[in-house]
Amino acid sequence: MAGRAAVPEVIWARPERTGRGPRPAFTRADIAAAAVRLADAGGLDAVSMRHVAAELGCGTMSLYNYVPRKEDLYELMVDAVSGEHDLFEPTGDWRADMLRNARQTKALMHRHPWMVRLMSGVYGFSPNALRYLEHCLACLDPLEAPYGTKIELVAMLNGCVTTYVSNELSTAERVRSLPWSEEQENAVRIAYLGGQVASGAYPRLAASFAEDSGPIDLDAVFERMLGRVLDGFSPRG
Amino acid sequence: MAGRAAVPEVIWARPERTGRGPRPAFTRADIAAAAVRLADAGGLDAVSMRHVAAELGCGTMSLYNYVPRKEDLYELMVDAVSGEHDLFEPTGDWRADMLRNARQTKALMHRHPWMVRLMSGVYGFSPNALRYLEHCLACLDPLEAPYGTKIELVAMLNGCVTTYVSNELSTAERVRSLPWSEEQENAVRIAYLGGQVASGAYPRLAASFAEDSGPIDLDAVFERMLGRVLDGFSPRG
DNA sequence: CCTAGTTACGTACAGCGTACGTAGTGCGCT
DNA sequence: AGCGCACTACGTACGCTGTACGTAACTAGG
Repeated sequence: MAGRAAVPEVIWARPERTGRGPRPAFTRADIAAAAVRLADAGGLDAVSMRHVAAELGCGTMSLYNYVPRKEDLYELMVDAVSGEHDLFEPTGDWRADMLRNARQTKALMHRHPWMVRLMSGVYGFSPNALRYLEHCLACLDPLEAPYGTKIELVAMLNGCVTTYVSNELSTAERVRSLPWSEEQENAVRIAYLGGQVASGAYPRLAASFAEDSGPIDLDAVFERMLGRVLDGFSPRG
Repeated sequence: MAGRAAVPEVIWARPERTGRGPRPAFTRADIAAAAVRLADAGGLDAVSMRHVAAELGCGTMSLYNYVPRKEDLYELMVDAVSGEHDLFEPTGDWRADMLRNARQTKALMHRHPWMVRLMSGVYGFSPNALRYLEHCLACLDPLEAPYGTKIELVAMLNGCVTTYVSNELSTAERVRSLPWSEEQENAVRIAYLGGQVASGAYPRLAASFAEDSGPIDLDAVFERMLGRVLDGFSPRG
């Protein structure tokens, strides 16, 4: 009766099983996996309590026994894919190791494009996130710096990767739910942008368009960015 | 009759006024201002088509004459606050100027905390965003580098500022709509985190907690971050 | 054994974005 | 001048959302 208290809690602090009552039909991992499956297939908007419940084959409201709020479902999802990180053995070369981590994160976000929308809004203290953070700190053992600085490094690198992928995917993820194609969308935007630039109101922007730099190599842009971030933390850099 | 085509378009490409028919009762600026007012007062979730219409004093569906999709309303909002940037005269010291721009952006996002949620998802080619970009490029005139690099700089700096503020505000903006206080929320999260760290599963994380570095000076963290980003673009840096 | 705490889930409500139909208005063209 | 069309305005309605609440079945601890 009175067990339905609306009390502040982190889902990770609430035990998955308390012992009383019937055996739960699912684990948190089941639920997270179902939600991730839906998001991968149909974007984040396809993840509704009803859809996840249907995917699991249970009533909608039964989900609330496992996940008190929708936001907690998001936390489960983020934790689940955070577990996809390969926590390799540090090599002793912290720069190379962190590059590897960053590339992995990028690949992970390409696999799960909805992640970028969840990263800004979820806390990042889920078990797998903590494991990943600990792994990064292990990679940074060779770097002589206080832990505070190392955590700043990890945060900045992750942030940059997220922002980068977010820009990369901003059309792709959005376009999924629109009734027209990405080509159309881009064509319209480029036409508009070209018109603006041609208006003469933005001379430097126009110059940058005119600058002949060949086709943009996104991978190179990404790698340059990583290098710059790491440079900022290298001794005598 | 047939004028309600669902055609891909950027709202900025659609003229605000076509000449035919009755005078529109509002300008885009009116609508953006109303939405911004609501978001400032009640968070982004308070911005619904119905609420904005009520704030303007018109019927809900009338809004759709001005704003074909909700997403376009978001674009109007982002453009409106982008116009709050002070496009000062460049001083010739590109580093100082970009620092000033970044600090301004941070202040702007503190004034409108909902912006961080919109920044990842909106395109950023609105008139005021273009003006701001052009201004940044003007500040970067003294830097000898191709425009491609300068744009990478602006993107990275903006991205880092956004990420930083996002982390800073992740609780604050969220907590607004929860039925308990931020103190409670934080207490619960810290208790949980402390427990995890104390479990011994994360030795380096535990060490970083134990590290005595005095109270965290967020402003200093922010400034360090800016410095590192700019260092990555400084000649012989 | 009993009972308190859980699981399961149907119903219901308030709110959302928005498709569509209709009525009224005034510019542009003939 | 006046016809017609593009536009504004907006009520109604639909399908969807998160989730509060009530009820019935179940099981482990006292």
